[in-house]
Amino acid sequence: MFAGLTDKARAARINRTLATLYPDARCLLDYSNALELLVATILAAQCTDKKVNEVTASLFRRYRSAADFANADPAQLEQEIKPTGFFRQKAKSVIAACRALVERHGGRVPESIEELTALPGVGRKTANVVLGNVFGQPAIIVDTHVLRLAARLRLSKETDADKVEKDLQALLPPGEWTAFSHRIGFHGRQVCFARNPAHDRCAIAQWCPSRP
DNA sequence: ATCCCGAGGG
DNA sequence: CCCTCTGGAT
Repeated sequence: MFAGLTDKARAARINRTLATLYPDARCLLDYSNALELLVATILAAQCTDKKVNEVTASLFRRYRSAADFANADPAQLEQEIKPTGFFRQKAKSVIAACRALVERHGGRVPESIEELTALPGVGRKTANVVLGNVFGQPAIIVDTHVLRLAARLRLSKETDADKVEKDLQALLPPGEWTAFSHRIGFHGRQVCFARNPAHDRCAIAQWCPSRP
């Protein structure tokens, strides 16, 4: 309870306000199909979406199918994705995940959270990005921004991303999950910075226990 | 020094 | 729970 509201009512007001503030909130990774978004999201770990897009612009011209990535030369793929950081791990994950796509799913990207997270290098965050953005399934995407803002807004007391995901699911209707995630992401990047949050120009400060 | 649309291993 | 993997931006 904060500001005389239940957490659910407060979450609803926060969501509504952010929806007005960021009517165009969406995934900012460039992609044209599920496979491209899956790969882009693997590359997005601890990296800005802008940097990922710079890399994938040429990458997706060279690799067009799961089989293409599955058969990639690891050393070459490492060089191609180097600017995104963690390039050895990510190259390994992309190749292993795509190999699993070819072997288990006929080269297609599966549409369930269980099958997605069973892919090497694919956790709940990556799986939810794909489910929410290309398969139209309700998905709370707990990235660094959602994790940080959920804590500051006290929409969850948990620090574990999976538990925060559950808490947020309980506070919002499924139809809002994906859009809410993007709105929080936008607000995290533009106002509620990791280091010095701009409380003075924050549209949801009245519902935020962390404001000065 | 800290952060960026994380995941896996110990 | 912790740690590592990576490098560029701020």
